[in-house]
Order: sequence, then C-alpha cells, then structure tokens
Amino acid sequence: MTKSANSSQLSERSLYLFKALVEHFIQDGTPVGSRTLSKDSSLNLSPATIRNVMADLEDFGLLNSPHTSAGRVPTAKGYRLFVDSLLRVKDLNSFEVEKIAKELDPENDFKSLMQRTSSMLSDITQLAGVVMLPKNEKSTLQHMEFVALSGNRVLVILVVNDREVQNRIIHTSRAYSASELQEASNYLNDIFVGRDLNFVRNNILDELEKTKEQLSRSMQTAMEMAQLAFDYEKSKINNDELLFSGETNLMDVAELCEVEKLKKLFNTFNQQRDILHLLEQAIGADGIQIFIGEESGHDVLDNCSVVTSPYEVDGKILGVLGVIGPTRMHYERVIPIVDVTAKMLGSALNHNN
Amino acid sequence: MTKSANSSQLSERSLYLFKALVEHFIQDGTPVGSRTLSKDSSLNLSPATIRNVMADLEDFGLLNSPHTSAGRVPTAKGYRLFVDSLLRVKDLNSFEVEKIAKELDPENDFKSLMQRTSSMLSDITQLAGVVMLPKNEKSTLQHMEFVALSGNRVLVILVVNDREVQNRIIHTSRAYSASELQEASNYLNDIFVGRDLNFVRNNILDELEKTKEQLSRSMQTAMEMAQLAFDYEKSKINNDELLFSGETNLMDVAELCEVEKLKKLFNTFNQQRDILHLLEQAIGADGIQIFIGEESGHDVLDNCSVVTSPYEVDGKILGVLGVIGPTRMHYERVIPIVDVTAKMLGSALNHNN
DNA sequence: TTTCGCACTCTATACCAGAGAGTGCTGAAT
DNA sequence: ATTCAGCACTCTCTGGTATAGAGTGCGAAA
Repeated sequence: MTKSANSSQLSERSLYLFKALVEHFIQDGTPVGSRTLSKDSSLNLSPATIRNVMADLEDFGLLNSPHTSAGRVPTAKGYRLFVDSLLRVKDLNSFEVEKIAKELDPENDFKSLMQRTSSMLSDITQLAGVVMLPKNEKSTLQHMEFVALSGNRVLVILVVNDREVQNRIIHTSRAYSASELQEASNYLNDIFVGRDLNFVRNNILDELEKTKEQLSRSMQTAMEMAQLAFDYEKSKINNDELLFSGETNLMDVAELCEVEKLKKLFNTFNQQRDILHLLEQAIGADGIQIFIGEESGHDVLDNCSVVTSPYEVDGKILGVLGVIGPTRMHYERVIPIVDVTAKMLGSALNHNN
Repeated sequence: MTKSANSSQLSERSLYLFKALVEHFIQDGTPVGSRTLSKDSSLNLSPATIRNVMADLEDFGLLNSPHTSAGRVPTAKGYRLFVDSLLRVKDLNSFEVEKIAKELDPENDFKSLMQRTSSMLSDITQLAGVVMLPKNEKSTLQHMEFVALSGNRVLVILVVNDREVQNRIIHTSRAYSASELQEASNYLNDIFVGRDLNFVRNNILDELEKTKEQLSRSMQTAMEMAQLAFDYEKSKINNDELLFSGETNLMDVAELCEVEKLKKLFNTFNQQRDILHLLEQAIGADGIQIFIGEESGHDVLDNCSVVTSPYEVDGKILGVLGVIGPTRMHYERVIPIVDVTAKMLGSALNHNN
C-alpha cells in the first residue's frame, strides 16, 4: 500500500518540506496546503512543485489529507519520522530551568515532591502531567512500631525504604499494654529490620511455628501482632501509583474537544490501568521515550502522544514521569522539559535520601 | 417583577401541574409544553387551560421559557419549591441499601473508607460524588515516635485522634542514635500525650526555655527534635481534604456538555476551594441540605445542584459528603442515597473506632 | 525538472422555505 | 367564573440550494 518507510529514499528537499509542514501544522492545527508552504519555506518553489513533493510524501505514508481539498496532515508514521530524525530540540532557557528547580526543592517530603512534579509538568507545558510512583516491590523493612489504641486495636507503623511510612490498624484478641507492645516491637525489629517485606511476610509464620515452645509470653505477643499486621497487608491494594495533573488542559486542545472523546480519555486516566501499562513499557527505556497516537496500543490515545522519561537515583530507576498531550504538541519544548524534570527529580530524591 | 413567592397563593391544581411539569422535565430534559402536560397529568384539562396556569406559575417566578415557542422549564426558585414542598422521596429498596452497606465495610481503614464512599456515591447515582475529610482542628496527640534514618535525618511519626498517622522527615544538626531517640520520645510522650496538637506546637518553645538549665542532655535532644518536627508542620498544607469520584459522569449530562463549561467545572473541582467553602456551609445543617443552581453563589455551578449531608459519630459531626449533579437530577432518589450513606458511614466509622 | 493554467472536488457559510411546536388572546359554551 | 376551541403569531429546526474559498491533480509549456 505505501512504499518503504526508509526516509533515506526521500530527497533532502522533500524532508525539508516535510519538516516545515509538520512544524506548521503543530503551530496552527489546520491542514496545510501547498500554497501556504510555498510561502514560508524559504526555498522558492511554486505551490505546484510542492504539491508534487507532497504527493510523494503521501505515498510514503507520512502525510494524508482529511479530504480532497484540505491540505495535508502528518500521519502517526510522519510524526515518528519527525521526532526521530528531523526534530531539533531547543534547550530550555535558564528561566525555565530555574522554575523547575524551584518546584523540586529536595526539602519536600517524598509524596509532595511527586505531586509538585506532576503539577509543575502540566503547568509548564499546559498539557497533562503524570508521575508514576516507585513500585514497592523491593521494600526493605527499616522499623516497626506498635501503638495501642482504644478498644482491642493496635496501630502498626512500618517504615520502609528509608522514607516511606505505612500504617494500618489491626484488631487483636485482647488489649495489650504499651510496654508489651514496646517489647514486641523491639523483638521484631531485632529479627526483621533490613529484610525484604515479602520475606518478612512469608517467614513470620514459620518463625512462629519453629520457636513456639521456647517463646516467652511477650514473644508470642510479638508474633501475633506481626502476623495480623502482615495479613492485613496482603488484602490491601496499593491504588495510588499514578499522580495526574492538569487533565483539564487537554480540554483546550482542538483535537479532543468532543465531549465523547474527553470522557473516554478521562476515564482512562481514572482507571489508571492502561496508562500504567504504557508507562511500564517506558520504564525499561533509557531516557526519553515517545509514544505517538495509536502506537501506544490504546485507542483512546488516538490523537495523543505521550512523552516519558524514567527518573533514577544512584543509577537505579525508581519510576517514570511524563506528559500527555495531542500528537500535535510542541515536542521541541516538551522533550527537554520532561528530560530535565526527570533528572532534577532524581537529584532531588537523592538529596532527600 | 415577580409576585410573592408564597406558594399558598397557588391553587392545589397549579401546584399539582407544577409538580408534574418538573417531574416531566427531570425525566426528559426538554422544555415541556401545555399539550404534553395535558396528556399525562390525569386531571383532564385542555392545553389552553394549562397554558393559563403556566402563565401564572411563570408570574410567580417558578417557570420560564427559553424562547417564545418552547414550553416551560423550572427556575432555580421552582426547584426550591419542588424539593422543599412537593417532592416525595422514595425509600431505597433493600438491594440498594445492601450495596451501600457492602461498600462501607467497617473493616476498611479510614482513608479507604472515605474513598469507597465517594466512588460508591458516584457509581450509584451516576453523578459526581464528594466526601469531605474531617478537619483536623482539634487534633489530640496520642503518640510520638522518632526513627533514625540515614544521614542526619529523623523520621517523626505522630499518631493523632486515635486513627490518623502523620509522618515527616526532619533534618537534624547531628546524627542521633536509636536509644537517644527512644529516650527523647519517651520523655515527650510523657509530657504531651493527650494534649491538643496546637497546644503542643505552641508550648514546646516555652517548655524548652523554662527548663533549659536543668535539662539533661537527652532532654535537650528531645526538645530539639520536637521543635523541628512541629516547625515543619507549620509549613505543611493539608491539601487532600476532598475526595471526588465520577466527575466524568457529568459529561453525560446534556446541560453540561459544552467543553467550556466542563472545563470550568473540573477546574473548580481541582481547586477544591469553592467546593470546600460550599460544603462548610453544609456542615452546620442537620441532615440533608440542597444547594440549587446559583444559590450556591458559585457561577460555575449554574446548572448544578449539590445534595449534601453531614456524617457523624457519637453525635459529633466529622465531615460532609454529597453528590453533585445537574439541577435536573432525580432528587427523589439522590436524597435518600445521600442520607443513608451518611448514616452508614457514620456507623462504619463508629465500629472502626 | 519546474512551473503555469485549468478543471475538479470538497467544505463552510449564508440564505431561504416549510414544518412543527408552543404560546397568548379572544370569544363562546358551560 | 371556568373552561376550552380556534386562530394568529413567534421561534426553532431541518433540509435544500447557491456561492465562495481552499486545495488538489494533471497535462502542457518553459
């Protein structure tokens, strides 16, 4: 149907015109015709010549026209070529870098750092920002604490990974005194601190069985406590892995201003599932990754592109952040913004660490 | 301009017709004309007669017509009369009550109970649900704990109000050992447990000055610690007081399907400020409160009504929950749903307490 | 190879006419 | 005094048509 996509088969001039066309379309959003292109492309060609070139580009599957008399528009494949080979990203000016740096002050705690990142991304790009929180697969237990509450309830506090605090309430068979709980937590901390959370979960029962006879009363308390605490965790779902911001910015985008489309898009955001899946693909890539339109495999994102970058601390990837906008976005601006943000978030987390 | 709003000046028949008209409009969303009303109003009147009645109702400011030949539509004042005096709410069927009860299982922890409530509300009404979290004005300190992290960092954990856990990281001037921190927290717990958080914050400095000389080394540690911890809190803004769900449901509402309106509405949700203000008005009311259209004082909510109810535990109001939808909503269904949900949330919190 | 000219296609806009829905008023019947 | 049928009137909505504008494709000329 279309000829080979190898852009080397296209002349220098064709590519130049193609680039001009894409840039023009990104600017205006209206299909661009030969006449327009002839005027601003600086190489002096008549509209007719340009039409010939455009016909070629269309054969290559880089352009198409919405209808007979409506100029050309880049296809997904066209955008791909554009961002891969033709795009020259602008460096951010110092003002913008300043702004990002200011927002990502390492003094903030972990969660609010993420939140700031997300809203800063959407604010600066006027698109939707998204930050994926680190998956807590490899969670190392750092501290464990029990606090007696009213009734037969005990508050369990787990400190994990040197920064994250989890807490939960468990119901016990009887009331425990503060000193019992203190003793229990001391005991458990001795055994389990520094171990992986999954390990702890899986071994508590064994440990309990193994040493049942020789356990003092307080050790038994400790074990009962820990078991309840981790049973509880099993049933808990971690449902705030993604942070979105500025979704409403997308309402300004002409391509998406039909309510039906918006609804689908927003629902996708809320379900998180598809977006999560997309970002997980990006976690492997090193550096910026760009998903254009249908490439993402999710038809709700038909007219959308997603620009992502993993962020890392000490060379270890913690998560992914990015921007979601129309395929027709200002890549030359968005790409460096995402890039710089990822790096700065990494270093902010490093300091904070 | 309009005659007195006293509905007693309207005949029985007028009110009956008015009620029929509102119900019809809530069902269809299209302006309803005399002919339609004459057909389904069971009292056998000709369209002409009904037109006379409608003209009266219009004079009273209860109805108006979008244009000359387009039937009538209730005004905000009309809805007010409708919900206050004419509406007969349906009891929920046991199936629905069951569903709500199931969702509000007291076993869930505090935060996820709120989240479930919110999303259940939006799900069951197909409108937007909102839950306001309890304001932590009167926070009583229940337990305080310090955990040493890497670097000169200390994790502070505060347990407040028997259920809520706050945590923050502070940077100290030197590294502290686990036992020092233990000692410090013991000391501070002794003094401050059971006190109001504001009291603690305000008195730490005094306490520090007062007893400076006689303080042992470890007491000084404790004080430094506490001071840093509460300084930090001062700068922290509590920004997750509202939980929304099902905002996208509103996209289906014909009255709101213009992108411009939707954007404003969603931005209002995100800013939370206006909605918070609205809900704070509702916290005083006992039982269901209904804001209709412009009554709320926020023009973004022009075509919206908000149905709210405070929820309470042991007669103490903890917060407010509600549903946001078009003025043209099924009040007779929404009202009991909000009502029952508030009661059930209260009792779930009570058990969980 | 590039360009010009021309016929052709498709969209967007405005305009018009007719149908339909609904109103308000008048005057007659009850 | 109510009720209601009849009628003229207003407004919206729909479909059709004409027209202008944008842009294409192609053949022929430079």
